Amino acid sequence: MPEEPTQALRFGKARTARSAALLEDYVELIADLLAAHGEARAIDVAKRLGVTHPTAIKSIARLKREGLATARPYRGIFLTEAGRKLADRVRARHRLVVKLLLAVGVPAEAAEADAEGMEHHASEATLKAFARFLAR
Amino acid sequence: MPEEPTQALRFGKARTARSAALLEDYVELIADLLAAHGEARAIDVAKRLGVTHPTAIKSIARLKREGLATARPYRGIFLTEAGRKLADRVRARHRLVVKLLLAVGVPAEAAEADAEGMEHHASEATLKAFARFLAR
DNA sequence: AGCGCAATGTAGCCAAAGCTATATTCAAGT
DNA sequence: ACTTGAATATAGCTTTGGCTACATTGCGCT
Repeated sequence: MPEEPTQALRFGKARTARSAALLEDYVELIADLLAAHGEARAIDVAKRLGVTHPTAIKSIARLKREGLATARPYRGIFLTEAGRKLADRVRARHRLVVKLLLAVGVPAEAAEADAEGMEHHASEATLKAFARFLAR
Repeated sequence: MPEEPTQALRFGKARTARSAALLEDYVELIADLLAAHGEARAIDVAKRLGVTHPTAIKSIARLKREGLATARPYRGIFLTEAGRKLADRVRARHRLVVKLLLAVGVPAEAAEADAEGMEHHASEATLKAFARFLAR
C-alpha cells in the first residue's frame, strides 16, 4: 500500500480527470457534428450523449463559460480556437487508446466502449508508451 | 462516427462507471485499511483520498445506504459481505490494469496513477483480454 | 399569410460530492 | 477526576449533472 500523500495525489488526479471528462466528451462530439453536418445543434448533442436536451444545454453553457464554445439562441453551437484544439487532442487520444486495446486483443465493441471512459485518464507518459508499443 | 443509439449507450455506460468509481475507491481503501491496521477510521480514509473528513463521512454514509459498509458513531467503519466482495473484485481489477500498463511499457509511476482512473472503465471482456495478453 | 408542430430555451427540482465552520465526544495526561 | 486537544459528527453552502414540465420561437405546408 503506498504512503498517504502519494496516494492522495493520485486520487486527486483521477477526480480532476473525471470532471474534465464531460467537457471533453462534449467538445469532441460537437467537433464531429460540425465536421459531418456543418452544424451542431443542441438536440443532436443530447441524442448522441443519451441525455435530455436541457441537460445538454446546461453543459454547453459550461463550455461557453470556459471559453471552449460559442452559441447564440436558435443558432447552432460553434467551437472557439481553444475548443477546436481540445477536440483535436481528445480525438487523437481516443484513437490511440482504442488502437492499443485492439492490439492487446480486446474485442472491437468492448474496445470502443471502454475507451470512452478510459481515455480521460491516460496521461502523456501513458500515451507515449502506447504509441511506442504500437510502433513496435 | 458511430450511429446514434450505440454511441448514446456507450456514453451512458461511461457515466454509470464514473458514478460507481467513487464507491469502488472507498470500498477498496477501507478494505486496505482494515487489512493493514485492523480498523478503518473516517479520518484516515479522508487523508488517503485527499478530501476533507466531512466529505469522506458523507460518502461513507452512501456506502451504508447501498449496503456495502456499516459504521456506528465513534466506532470504525466495517464492510458488509457485499462490500468485501466488491473490494476483492476491485483490487484484482486494479492489479490487472497496472500489470497491463507496465507490460506495454508505461512507466511505473504513470501506470499506478492512470490505473486509478482507468480501472473503473475496464469491462469484463477487456479484463479477460488483458489476462490473456499477460499470460502470452 | 398564417397555423401548427418540432426545435429550442427556461424554470425549478433533486442527488452527489466537494468545501468551511461549528458542535460534540473521547481519551490521555496531569 | 478534570481538563484539554484530537477525532468525530453535523450544518449549511456551492457546483455539477441529471430530470420533468412549461414557454417560446421559427419554419414548412397548405
